[in-house]
Amino acid sequence: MNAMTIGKLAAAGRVGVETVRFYQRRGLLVEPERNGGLRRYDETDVSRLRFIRAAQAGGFTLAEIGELLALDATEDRARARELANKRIAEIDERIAALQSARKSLRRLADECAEGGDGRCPIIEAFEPS
Amino acid sequence: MNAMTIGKLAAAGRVGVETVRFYQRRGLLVEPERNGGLRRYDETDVSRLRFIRAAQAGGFTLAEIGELLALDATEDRARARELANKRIAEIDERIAALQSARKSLRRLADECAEGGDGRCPIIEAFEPS
DNA sequence: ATAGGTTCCGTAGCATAGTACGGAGTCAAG
DNA sequence: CTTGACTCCGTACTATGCTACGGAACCTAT
Repeated sequence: MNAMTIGKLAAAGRVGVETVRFYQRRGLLVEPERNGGLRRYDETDVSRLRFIRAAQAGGFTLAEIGELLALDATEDRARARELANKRIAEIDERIAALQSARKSLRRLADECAEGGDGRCPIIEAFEPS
Repeated sequence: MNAMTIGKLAAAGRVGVETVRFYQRRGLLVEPERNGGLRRYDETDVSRLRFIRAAQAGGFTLAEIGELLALDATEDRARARELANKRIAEIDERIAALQSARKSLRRLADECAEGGDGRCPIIEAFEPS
């Protein structure tokens, strides 16, 4: 069942083969034993790869993800909590910033409504209202 | 009133002088007339600079911001609306992704609660629940 | 009028996160 | 047992958004 080659692993994680190799170089994915030249991957590799992508979506950098993966093998619960809470705070900030920008864009789209004439006040739409 | 030098402009926009120069090279900020060697900036430059930072916070790339600034001078309302609506959709996606990651992190912090023993299931915390 | 802080300018370098290349080796199906 | 797809590896290149450098010119306060 150690059946996947790098191409299948990449497909399972919806990334390119080169990306997998890049993650290996970065130490985020372990290079497994090889079966006569080619490496074979299994489900745990898929999990790690998916984790990397999910964590990225949460705004973690690859360096932070590396720390999380290292942490996953240890018992340093305090550090894990710390990273999690810090990132939650950052995510909340980021969401707030996005919502503010969304409001500006909504304003822009409205003031620039269909049928109107003349220019849309793009710059003004982003000014602190 | 055309009183600011580049350093004041940068300070007013909370960016570095080099960043202002970079934006000028990118065509995002116009290089104003100069008063014997040094350029002088005014409030409209501050507005533009602040706009750039606000738009960046909303996820626009500098290239897109360049288009917005160009658009601000034209009357192409349709294009402006299109850009705004497209980015609103992208912002909504991004917010959803961040909220999903936030949930995973919340789960991680909880399962990794104070006082517990052993490792925290970091990778598992990000698996689609 | 001179010292110091700014500004000017081109060019170079950095961090992040990949993406591409090219030749050699390997594997799987027909 | 050959052919075509896939893998391996190192190295180089890309895009984005800055950030730094260094010498010359400039401006302002004393």
